[in-house]
Amino acid sequence: MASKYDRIAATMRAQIRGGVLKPGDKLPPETELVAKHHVSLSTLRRALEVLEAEGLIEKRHGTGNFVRTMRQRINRTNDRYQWEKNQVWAPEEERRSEGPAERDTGLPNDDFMFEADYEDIAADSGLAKVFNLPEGTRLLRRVYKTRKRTESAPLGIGTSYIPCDYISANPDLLDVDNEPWPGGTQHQLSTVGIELDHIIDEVIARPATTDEVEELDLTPGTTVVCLRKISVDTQGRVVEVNDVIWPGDRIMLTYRTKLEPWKR
Amino acid sequence: MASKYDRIAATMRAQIRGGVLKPGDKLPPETELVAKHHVSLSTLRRALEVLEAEGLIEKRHGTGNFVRTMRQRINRTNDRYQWEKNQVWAPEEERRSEGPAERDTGLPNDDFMFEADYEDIAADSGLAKVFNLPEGTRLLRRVYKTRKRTESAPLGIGTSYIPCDYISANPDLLDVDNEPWPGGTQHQLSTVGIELDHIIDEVIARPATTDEVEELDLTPGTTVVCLRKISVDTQGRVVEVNDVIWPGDRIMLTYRTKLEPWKR
DNA sequence: GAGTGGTCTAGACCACTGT
DNA sequence: CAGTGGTCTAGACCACTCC
Repeated sequence: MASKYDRIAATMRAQIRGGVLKPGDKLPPETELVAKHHVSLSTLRRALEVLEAEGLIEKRHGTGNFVRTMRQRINRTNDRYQWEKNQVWAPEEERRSEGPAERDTGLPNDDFMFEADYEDIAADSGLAKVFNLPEGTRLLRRVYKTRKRTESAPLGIGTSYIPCDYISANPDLLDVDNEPWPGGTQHQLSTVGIELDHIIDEVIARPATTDEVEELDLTPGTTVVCLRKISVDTQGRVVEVNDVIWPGDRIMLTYRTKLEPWKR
Repeated sequence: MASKYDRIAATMRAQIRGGVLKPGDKLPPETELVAKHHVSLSTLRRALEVLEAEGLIEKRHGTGNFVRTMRQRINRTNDRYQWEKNQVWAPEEERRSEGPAERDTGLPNDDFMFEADYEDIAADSGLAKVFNLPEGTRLLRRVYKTRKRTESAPLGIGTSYIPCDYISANPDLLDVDNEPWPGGTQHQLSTVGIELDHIIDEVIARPATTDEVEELDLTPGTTVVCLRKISVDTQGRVVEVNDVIWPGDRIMLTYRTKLEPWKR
């Protein structure tokens, strides 16, 4: 803990936190820092790796090392769930006015695009358990990618599962060409008579897999936030499971829990 | 991306995911892996760093490298908020039966200890804004550390802020010696006539700071989950702000959002 | 003390980014 | 092409763990 690279990292960390180095600033070339700190290149680079892992600097191959500017976090609120439910009986034009990107992520629609992909799959043991249905049950899987118009990599990847039996009464729901469906998933479910009673969100953070590093254009070793949204209808059935993944530094989740008044 | 260390990491990653190497297994010594893959020690160690960042292996100085066994995540549910509110008017003995560690984290009390520390501080600009009170307002700050009895490092660190003015009517609340207070924060607030209307949780994930690495005994570069719990009373005042920090791999947050029935 | 991982060096050569 | 970061090597020596 009193290693050379630790001391160098501490020095530079203090400079960044103290404002000597400001967000966006370019650090001196590594060769220069080597001379300044009287260490070998590898040792210096080790120090920079520490700072990178802490999210304080960003390395750009061929360009330089930079003090990181904090990226704006998208705020996703559970208020949307009730709002979306209310929208179900709103006129179609009103439903259309909401962008599609937010359908399952609950993100604001400004500047967002999304892509969808439908597939028919068999429930594995994990999904079967969540739905409380037999393994092998046919599920409609929809993969969404939300993307800011100004960015190349998607902001988030969502995967929605719905048991085919629950929605087969309306063949339109099985057809990807009907995307984007105005009004979101709750409206889609309403066309087959399904009303949601409550939604359960399970949130975890974990290191990104190599696939996710690829798809979301992350630095290896960074973490993602995973949300599993479980929709339960008024009959107590789990009617949809939606797994969403975001880069950990791009998202904030907000949950409002209303409390019942005291009964004394 | 086709570097030697990437290929080695990919090979070993496949072995772990494929079950050739099982959780808890000791990897061959680094010198042995060097011979097997015909690379230098530094290159091999680079590959291991990648796997460590992905959470797949764990390095133990002087002992060896091991396939990581997934630690059980603690599940924290927002159901607790209503439950805690109901407890306020329960008899004291019933309130006492709940352990103190869960008071603000919402964690189960089995095998948990906690430590508290009280201090009187002035609100900085950030806190002043959340409370909607002037900068410099006196706040009671309470720092909690929850710790599993079987572990040395704390599981989580909580910091609670309450404006002193709101609770000065009951001097007991300002006294650390009254900890643990049976029934949790909502009961404490009830002694000065404060009833909560709703609670807002803001959840983010970010790399641990050096302080947090120290306090929570983390590997540098890992991430923490930060929860800001904002309690709003029936008068619309923010009466408590509680920041809690957990190691990212130890926690799952669960939120139940109840939906109102359709009114057609 | 044997075994194992952690730090550090000096230097070669490759790869990316911009002018 | 100049500037800058990324990969890789061979080898010395230190630090931790456990018997």
